[in-house]
Amino acid sequence: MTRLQHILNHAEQQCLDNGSRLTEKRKKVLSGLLQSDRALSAYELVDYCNETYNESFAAMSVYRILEFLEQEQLVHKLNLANRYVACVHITCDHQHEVPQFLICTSCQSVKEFSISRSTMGSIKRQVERANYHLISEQIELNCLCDNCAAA
Amino acid sequence: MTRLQHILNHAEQQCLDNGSRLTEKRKKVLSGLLQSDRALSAYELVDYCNETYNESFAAMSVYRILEFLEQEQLVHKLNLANRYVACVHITCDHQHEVPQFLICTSCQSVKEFSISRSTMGSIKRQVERANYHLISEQIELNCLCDNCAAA
DNA sequence: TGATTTATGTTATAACATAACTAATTTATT
DNA sequence: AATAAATTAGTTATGTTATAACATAAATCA
Repeated sequence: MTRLQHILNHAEQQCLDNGSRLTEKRKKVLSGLLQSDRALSAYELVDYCNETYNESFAAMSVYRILEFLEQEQLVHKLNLANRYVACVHITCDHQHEVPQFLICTSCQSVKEFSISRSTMGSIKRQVERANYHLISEQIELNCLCDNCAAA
Repeated sequence: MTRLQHILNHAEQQCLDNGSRLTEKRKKVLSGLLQSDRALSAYELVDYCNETYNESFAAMSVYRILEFLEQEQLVHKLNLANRYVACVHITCDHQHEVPQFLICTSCQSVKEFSISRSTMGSIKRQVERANYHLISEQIELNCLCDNCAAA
């Protein structure tokens, strides 16, 4: 069984456990993200699906599917880039932490990483001190990757 | 002299010092942001200018003007919200630090604040450890303000 | 003054996103 | 199995954000 098949099966089971369904269309969109090394826009996924599966995906459907996949924590949306990525912890069974993202503004590569608990705690405290309350620990940072920085 | 006039004069002088010009149009866009208690989109600024000054601002012009104001560090762009705000340090003469923003996702209010140097340093180190390099320390955090959290 | 740079106008279009309604499919119930 | 209910997907229209490309006007400088 391919790595991709393994992940899809895992994701499907997880959806079933949550009382939801990973339909064929949803699998195809998720596959697109899983096979990409960079974040994709909804419209890039439309094109990917249409070309790869020789089907006609409506943009609207892809938006809905991405919304579903996000709810299931199978993908993440990067607001900074208006793009989506598959969650790197997609096959972990434990509840994973809120991810942070490093986005290379030159080559668009995206790395999912984690700010340490203690740093995240400091941020939270400083936010509270300003009388605001974090509603998401997802943080997206504008970066250059090693390669692009070298060039 | 009103507070607004004072800020505009200061900003104008600062532009002159930098060899650039704060034209009438640019002043009007900046005024819009200065007089707003929340972040505005480019198109909201178009409407604001057209209504307030009974002129016809093209969206394209406003985008260009916002780009200019950003270069002069008179305003900041919030990528997370696709909105713009006037810099709260606009009349400070010292070089101010890169700002971070708390964005209330309920009432859209925006607070410019600063993550402590040490916390920012931690973040930077963790990013470097992932072989990425921060190109901007501007961080935007999804929050609820005290008021909205209470409601 | 004439040349050059800078700023603005104008039009077109790309890119991202949501609303509202319809049709098809799947699931549950009898 | 037949039907009702719920879910998923299709479709069209439209809203929102942003940029490209080229023309014109205004300010600055030589």
